[in-house]
Amino acid sequence: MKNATATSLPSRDAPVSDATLRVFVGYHMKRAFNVIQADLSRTLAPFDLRMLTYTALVLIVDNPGLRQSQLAAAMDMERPNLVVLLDELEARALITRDRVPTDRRAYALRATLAGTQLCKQAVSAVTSHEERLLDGIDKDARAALIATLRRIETGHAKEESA
Amino acid sequence: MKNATATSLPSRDAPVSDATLRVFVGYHMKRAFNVIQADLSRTLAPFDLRMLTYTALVLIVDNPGLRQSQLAAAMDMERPNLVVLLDELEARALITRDRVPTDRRAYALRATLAGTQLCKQAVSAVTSHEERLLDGIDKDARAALIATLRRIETGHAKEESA
DNA sequence: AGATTTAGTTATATCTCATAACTGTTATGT
DNA sequence: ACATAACAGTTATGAGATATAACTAAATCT
Repeated sequence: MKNATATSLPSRDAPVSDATLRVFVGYHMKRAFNVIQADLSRTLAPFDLRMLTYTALVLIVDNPGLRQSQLAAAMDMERPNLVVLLDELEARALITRDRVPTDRRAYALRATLAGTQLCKQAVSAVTSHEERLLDGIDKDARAALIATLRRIETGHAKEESA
Repeated sequence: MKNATATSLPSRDAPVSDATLRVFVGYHMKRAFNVIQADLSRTLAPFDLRMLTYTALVLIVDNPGLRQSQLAAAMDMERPNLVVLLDELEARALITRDRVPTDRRAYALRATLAGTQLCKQAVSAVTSHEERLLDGIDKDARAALIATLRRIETGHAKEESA
């Protein structure tokens, strides 16, 4: 920990020191993610999608017929919170909730044609936006970044990578 | 984009494919950050701190006398949202809001002794928890991770690093 | 058949984060 | 100097994300 001045009165534009927090990987991740998330929001806005509706849509397109519980688990969120999300996508006719004949409690989620098309456009927009955002970070650095993030995600950091 | 089965009916436990999203660095960051953030919350709970109150407290300890606007800018949040945060810290007597004599509009934020002590304990707890979470990720990988995150944060991926 | 579990839903509460509008104070500009 | 603008902090408000409890209906288990 350090302080900015001996008098304890940083002038109005003295840079605020975050040296203590810079020690943490989590702090860097939060800050970097903020940038990515802001960019993502801007990118998705024209499609009237947010990060979560986008994620749900992509997963439904890629996994036709999956059920809400599966999607909630995949998105790491509680089932109740998914309901409103899907209500929104369904109301916009981007997905359908079809009853599963073999289990009448469940719904099989499927993207409509419009949903599939919007998804394709959104994915393409997000791809090019991220490409632009990461321009200058070479393939090796990206691969290393993803590999490390994945080890953190999987709880994992403990074992050596594959 | 891929689908799980030809019949479009993934069985209840078929793994949900997120292959399309795995292409994105942002997706990996969100997932990894969720893990870190969950760990952080658990770590801070005994101190009755959340990520934001913790961050604010550390910054105040490290930058005694800074003003709310500066802190809001440093934390990348809007001034109104900071008010409640500081109300909480002040109510718990962890910080004080002292009027700045030279500018009676502003408050100089300072940590109390209790605040400084709590901060020290919390930082130490977070340090060891993150250390445990990242156990197995060697120094080089960590340095590379932080360097890349920083380049993303600074908008800066375009230039070569120092 | 009766009890338990599961899928989805409703209701509710908290936290995060953004904007607009207000008070009081300082800085500007003519 | 005085009117106007800019600024610090606050209040009020709303959207979005996330968690829990409790409910309905359907499947499963004994």
